[in-house]
Amino acid sequence: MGRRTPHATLQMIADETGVTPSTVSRVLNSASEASARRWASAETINRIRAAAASHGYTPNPQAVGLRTQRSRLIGVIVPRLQDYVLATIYEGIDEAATEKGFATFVTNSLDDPQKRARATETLLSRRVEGMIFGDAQFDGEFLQGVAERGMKFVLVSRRARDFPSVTCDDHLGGRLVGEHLVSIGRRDVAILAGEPYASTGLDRTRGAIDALREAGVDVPPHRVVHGRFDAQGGREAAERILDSRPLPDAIFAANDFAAIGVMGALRDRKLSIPDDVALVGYNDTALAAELPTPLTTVRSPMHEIGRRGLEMLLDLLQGAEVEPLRLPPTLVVRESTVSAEASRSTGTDGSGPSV
Amino acid sequence: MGRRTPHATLQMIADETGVTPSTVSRVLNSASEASARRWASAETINRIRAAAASHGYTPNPQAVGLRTQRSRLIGVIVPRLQDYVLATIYEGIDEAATEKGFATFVTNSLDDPQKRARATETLLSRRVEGMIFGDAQFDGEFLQGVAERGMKFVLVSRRARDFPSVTCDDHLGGRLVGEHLVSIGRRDVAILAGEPYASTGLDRTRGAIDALREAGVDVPPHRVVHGRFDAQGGREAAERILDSRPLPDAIFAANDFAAIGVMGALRDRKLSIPDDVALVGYNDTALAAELPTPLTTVRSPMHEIGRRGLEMLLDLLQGAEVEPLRLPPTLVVRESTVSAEASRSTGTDGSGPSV
DNA sequence: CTGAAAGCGCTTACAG
DNA sequence: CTGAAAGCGCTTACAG
Repeated sequence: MGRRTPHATLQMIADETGVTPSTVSRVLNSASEASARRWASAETINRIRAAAASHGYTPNPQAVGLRTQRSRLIGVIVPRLQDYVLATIYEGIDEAATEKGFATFVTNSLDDPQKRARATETLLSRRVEGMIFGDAQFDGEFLQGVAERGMKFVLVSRRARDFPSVTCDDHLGGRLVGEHLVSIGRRDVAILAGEPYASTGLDRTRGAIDALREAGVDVPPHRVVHGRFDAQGGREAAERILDSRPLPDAIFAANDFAAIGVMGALRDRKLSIPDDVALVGYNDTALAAELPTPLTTVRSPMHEIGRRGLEMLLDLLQGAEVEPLRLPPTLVVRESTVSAEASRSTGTDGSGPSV
Repeated sequence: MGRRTPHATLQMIADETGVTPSTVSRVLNSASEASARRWASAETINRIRAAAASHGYTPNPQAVGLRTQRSRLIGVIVPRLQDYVLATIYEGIDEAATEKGFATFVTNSLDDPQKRARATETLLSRRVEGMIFGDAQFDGEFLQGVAERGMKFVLVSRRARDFPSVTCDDHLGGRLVGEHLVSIGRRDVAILAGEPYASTGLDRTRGAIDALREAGVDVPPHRVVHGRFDAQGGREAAERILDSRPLPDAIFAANDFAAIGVMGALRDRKLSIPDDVALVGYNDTALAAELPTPLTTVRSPMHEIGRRGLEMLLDLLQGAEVEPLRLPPTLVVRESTVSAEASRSTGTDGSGPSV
């Protein structure tokens, strides 16, 4: 069996300093010098700290957890970590968790109900204090069950019912896209709306439709197609759109990777971007600006969503009441909707953010 | 404070069944019916199991860990989870870990020595039994220190010194690219080699150079440029290459995302792929096949690298001797090196794998 | 102010 | 075969 790295214990520090473990614990757990002085003389405090430091003492989290009934562990479930958006959100979660002294476990659910349920059980059995779901289904049925079991959780990326959540204001993001497309004269917009159970795509779609309608542009139901938020899903959905006539003059793919798939489908059909079809994505992924045709997209604060999600969960664990949080997106105009020449003449640089 | 989800304890099951916790523990920890019979009568066993099931009993891992001195926790450090390649490798690690009853913690190091050191300490303080590094620097100095402290670890993706590792056979992958470029008549190849401290890019570059040299094609030093393995890094590196004359007739970007950046740089200069410049990536990322110009690339078994890495670590923890493992890559030819017309005439479908 | 003691939830040598 | 007891490493009410 793997020999353990020798970790110092409170007892060792106590023996070395000639005090009891109680005192060592109290001193080491004191936030300030002042509060430490309630437990020991200045000199003892120094000796204890020196001994702890020399051993690289660090309290055993299993022992602390067992004693205090707090694991300082958070469980995170995402559809898939391979997805840049969710990976970024998770980075935010983990960063904030580490700062607050928590550790996280992440797993994929692949949006599969069975896997989601199993993953949740595994996390509960690990005694997480709370959970963060990035894979909420819009109906919220599964989550209802989790709530009824008394487990606290926060949703990120996708919202559902009135459960605590931190999302991008996707409806607003959709509006920004609709307004932009109208402003560049597009009148026939097709939308790749993502999976029908994810609020992200649904809200973005609704926002775009609302903005377009207000400008007198109607989006008939057959212009809205569902599919996965990845390149392959985007290509397939685009092909369905492009197989029918007339062709739209703009496509809003509610996800950057789906938009890349659309690019492929357009190229196959020798359609040019943006002259034949303007293309807009969502999320302002690192790739968007670097694509052969730089992609107009909506920047969503992914990292921030993760951070805030973790913070909201900690508030919840402390018994606070929390409100769903919608963080504002910004439109980033690039050459997939406004050609380089046109953008030069209008003063847009084609890469910076602009509302 | 967040009220805990009530978890059943051994004591509760014992009370309910009229036996001692010792017996419950022994029965529940028996692998088979037969071995359970050593501790209790068939009827008692059934009663114990029924009680445990009805409470959804699951042993408290902190208590088990404290008692057995085994946390069943593994620490994983990657350069960045946002990177599709590392995210996929991590998915493999976590999948295998879950199967074996282990849980994992992941963190980013961003290839920053300070962050890496800090993350390692945090993981050690969480009492992980072993670690997996996906961010090894080629010199292996940091890792040497970790090894000297008695912590067992395995490297994935990148190798360093003779430390246990699971990687793609990157030298072979590079060779496949070199041979392919020669076979389609390219004689002036530029290479985006990635960061100079990562074995991945170094080995791929060396492999390509070796294959090209054997075919009589020399790659002078100025044709090898270093940079980050992402779209922006690829674009910047490509610009350095394309600013000098003569232009190369092929570019091997040792990473798919870097290759996407190269595509952008080529388009800016109105250079066509593959006619002016053939382009090859590495990893066969989900995007590669769906790009406007489908990308010729080398498929590496990312998920498998993760799985095998975890398995190797468990072997190590059991005291086994292990050998570094190199998993074989395959070349996938697409239109970025062989145009659709050409591939039609040669029978290549432009998307399936082929050596 | 500080020490001795209890106890978190387990597993497992030790008795009987 | 099975129970009682010890003990993993902590924290913290309880005494003094």
